[in-house]
Amino acid sequence: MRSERGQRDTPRRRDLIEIATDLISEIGYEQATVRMIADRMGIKSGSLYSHISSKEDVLYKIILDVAGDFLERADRATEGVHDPEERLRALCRSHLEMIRDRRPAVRVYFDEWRKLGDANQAEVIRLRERYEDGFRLAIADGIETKAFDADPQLGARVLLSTLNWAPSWYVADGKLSPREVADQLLEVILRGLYTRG
Amino acid sequence: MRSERGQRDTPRRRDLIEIATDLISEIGYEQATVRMIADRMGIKSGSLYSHISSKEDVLYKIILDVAGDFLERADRATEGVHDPEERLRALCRSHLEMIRDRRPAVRVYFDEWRKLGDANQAEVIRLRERYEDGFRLAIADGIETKAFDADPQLGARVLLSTLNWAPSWYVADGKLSPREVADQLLEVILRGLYTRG
DNA sequence: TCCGTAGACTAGCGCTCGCTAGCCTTATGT
DNA sequence: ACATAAGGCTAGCGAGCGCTAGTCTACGGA
Repeated sequence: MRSERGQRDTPRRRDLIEIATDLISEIGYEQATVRMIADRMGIKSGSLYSHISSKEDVLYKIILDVAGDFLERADRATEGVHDPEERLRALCRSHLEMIRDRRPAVRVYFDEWRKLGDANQAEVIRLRERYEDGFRLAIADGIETKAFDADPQLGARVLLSTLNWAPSWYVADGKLSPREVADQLLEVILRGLYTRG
Repeated sequence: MRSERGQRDTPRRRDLIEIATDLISEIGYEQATVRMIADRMGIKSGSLYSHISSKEDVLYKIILDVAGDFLERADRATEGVHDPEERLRALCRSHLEMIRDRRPAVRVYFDEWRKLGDANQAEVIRLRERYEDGFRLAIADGIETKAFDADPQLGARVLLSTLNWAPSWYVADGKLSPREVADQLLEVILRGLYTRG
């Protein structure tokens, strides 16, 4: 009898996910074959299926985990913070910290979510929308309570684009911390949103 | 004898490239098989190779053409324009027009360039750097001749990120022209760069 | 001591992939 | 009238893919 699927969360399964994350971030989901993942684990490809149910299942787990982590960190960073500008600052920092801490996984999240089946894709989109709404709400709040002048949609667009594109330009080389980069970024963008500084 | 490769620029070959562009933009390079491309042309997969030399060759042609078109349009849009702010405005408009006019090809350019071999990839990167330098130079110019205050790298980063991410948010539905969107965008970003408006 | 389970193994199925060889048809220019 | 060449066709090669069936071994708890 086959073991009843590898869906439980074992140490070995975590190894597998981590190895797969690195490999996929390096060469892409299609190019990363189950045989390569098995090689890096030091086992044969057939043995993988004691731990996973399919290749897409691995991708889904990786991406779902990243999406959830983005959300959790954002929630934690903004709890108790009510000023819209401070909320935005916390959200930006949190976002850049996520890139710093989990770069390969974040790459997979941004680059490969389209490869998921329709149902899984829809769930990922749902989570991303929830995440981005945090930014949009903070900006909309700023419009009401502060002197933000510009189209809120436009402001959110600029900020979220810059953050979504950040994996391409943000190098966590220790020279600039997520905090510093977030502050510089928001200085420019917030100044653009205020009518009068 | 096989015909000596399909490298010349024939109408049929242009059909093929256009069909491949649409298909790849819809489902991705790996998923788009040569058999599907042939189906859409109404021929058999083997017959494709009268027109192309390999599948990667098709991808390279698509991407190289887009990169070249971005550059040509930018050159045309900025020739004779010397004011840094006006140059930036022209560059942004040109960029958004490109997305409006050639959306599927632009998608392929942004999403699939990593799938190219190393040499082809390097050439694409070279062209992209040249293109982005146009923006960076205009911003650096603005620092010298105008009242731009912020870090020029940071400003370029925000602007280029927003433009590079634009295929995800800019819908050319006729409500807002590239000109209008570019102007709104630059209003926010330039205000952020100026010390005093 | 014995059993159940986790986790590896071997072997290979069935399929699709990019691509090629060689042939046939049709249109064109001399 | 005939040669040439463009551009289809059929058939299939060889390789790699994800995944499965069935087996074996080591170990921890009853």
